[in-house]
Amino acid sequence: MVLEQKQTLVTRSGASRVMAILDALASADPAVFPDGLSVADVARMLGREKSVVSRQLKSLLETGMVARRSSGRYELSWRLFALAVRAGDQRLTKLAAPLLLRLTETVRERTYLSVLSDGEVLTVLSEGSRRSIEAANWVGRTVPVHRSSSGMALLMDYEDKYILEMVRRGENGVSEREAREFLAQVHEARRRGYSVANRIFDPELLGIGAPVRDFTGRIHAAVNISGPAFRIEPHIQAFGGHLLSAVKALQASLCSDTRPGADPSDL
Amino acid sequence: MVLEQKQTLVTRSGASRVMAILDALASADPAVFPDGLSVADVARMLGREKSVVSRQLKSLLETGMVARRSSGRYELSWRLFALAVRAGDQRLTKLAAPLLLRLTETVRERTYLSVLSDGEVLTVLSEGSRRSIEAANWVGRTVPVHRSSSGMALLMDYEDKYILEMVRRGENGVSEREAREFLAQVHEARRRGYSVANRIFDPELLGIGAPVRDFTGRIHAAVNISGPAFRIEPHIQAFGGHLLSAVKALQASLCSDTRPGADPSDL
DNA sequence: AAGGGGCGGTGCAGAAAATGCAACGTCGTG
DNA sequence: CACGACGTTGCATTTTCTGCACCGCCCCTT
Repeated sequence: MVLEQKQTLVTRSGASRVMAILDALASADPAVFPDGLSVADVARMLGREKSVVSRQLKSLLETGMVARRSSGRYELSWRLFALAVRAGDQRLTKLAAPLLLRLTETVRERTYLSVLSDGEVLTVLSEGSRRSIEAANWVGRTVPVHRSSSGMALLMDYEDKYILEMVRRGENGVSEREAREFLAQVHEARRRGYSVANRIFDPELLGIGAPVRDFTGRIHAAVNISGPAFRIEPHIQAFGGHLLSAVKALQASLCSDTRPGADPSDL
Repeated sequence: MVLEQKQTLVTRSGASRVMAILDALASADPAVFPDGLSVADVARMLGREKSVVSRQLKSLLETGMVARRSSGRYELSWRLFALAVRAGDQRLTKLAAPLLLRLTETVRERTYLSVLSDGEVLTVLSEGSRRSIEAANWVGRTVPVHRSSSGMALLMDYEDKYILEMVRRGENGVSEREAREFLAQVHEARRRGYSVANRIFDPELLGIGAPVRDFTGRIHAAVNISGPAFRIEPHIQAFGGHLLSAVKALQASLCSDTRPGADPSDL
């Protein structure tokens, strides 16, 4: 797909030479090259001398950016993966903060970013609505999974059996009816894309949550809106929409290109 | 063979220069550098000329690997994350995730998937037990080979000589006694099929690990269970059994899934 | 306002890479 | 066994990078 005129711009800087090779390794369809790329493969893709590619790959190998399979072919190494994971955690809260702020401005209710921790929902970030009546700031606190919209969002990808077990285990006072109700809510959330906890945590509170996926596609966190039920109830759909676009923006800024079919030649 | 030894701290090849900068950006403590790193920060970390770092960062900026915040400071950018999605063995992580989940469900301790990377054990995936006391999530981090059950599992197929060499190279503080003890543990692991690291990484931790082999029989990764020694110790055999069947299932799915390019379009 | 210090960035000559060609050993395959 | 493809290396040339000095900028202090 991308094999065309690379040599025009590619030879500028050292970093972009490195990137060209990494890009080639990354963009190789694993179905076509299930075992990595050979020196010659990369050389053909980039239209360069195989000797050059050989030496560059050797260099990249020493730095740990690429790995060599037993077949002698090259692939992107785990080290790159580790790099991204480490940096990804930092990025989440950093990038989420302004988005929470914007979301709060839109819906005028308190918004939260939370993660799953020890089987409970841990709030890591929150932005207040500056209205006199609003949900409380729960940063640093945990909430049982089954009592919040974030919990529903965080569990969206798990299997039903697992969700039920998790809910039951979370707190000893969970009735079977409650658990099944929660599960039904999760199912609805999957359909809609966002979860709704209407007077579940508190008879006066209504929460709307959506999952945030990291670059691996796993649900890493959840964003939710929470506030007085009487005020939010009429706007559930609208708020859900806002929430979804906020999360989408967050994911985009976390990693703008995770679609495997996407052509990374947008530079 | 590499004829020359690394004589200086300063890096030799262009690729490792790039990697050094990315490493610096990734490993910066977000508490200390909440807004990315400045040119001078990176230059100090790497002990290099700021002019060099400035030019390299500019180059990396053009490739999209790093981004510049409004403050002028640098941070890792989407390009790296886009690369990281394709790094490592995507098939492995994807297929392992549900299996880790199931295993965790069974043993109620944190489970890990790790690979050998640069002579260290890199945790690639982890699933928490949702108990209040459990081992920590180490995804993206590395652990010395000789201090974990995964390390034992990953090295199971190597020859003794090589294992010892690897252990000694891993960390300079490895005593001869420790190394031989590790080797003995690996031998036991071969016999049993799974490895046990009882209070080795940490005086309170116990890990049980098993190797994951691809269809050629080569060890590609390791799955391990880790948690408080007092809780796991009575169930080592049972957990080992569960671990082995989980790994067996994972290996089966690795072989049967013929669609390596299956796309993670779940974003 | 002036000075000091840290910052990011640039010009330049010398130093140190990468480059491309040719050649070599090594695999499989026909 | 010859053939072609592959990965790798030696070498002269070219290109790039390096380190130093220096500049303009901003912020803080005096």
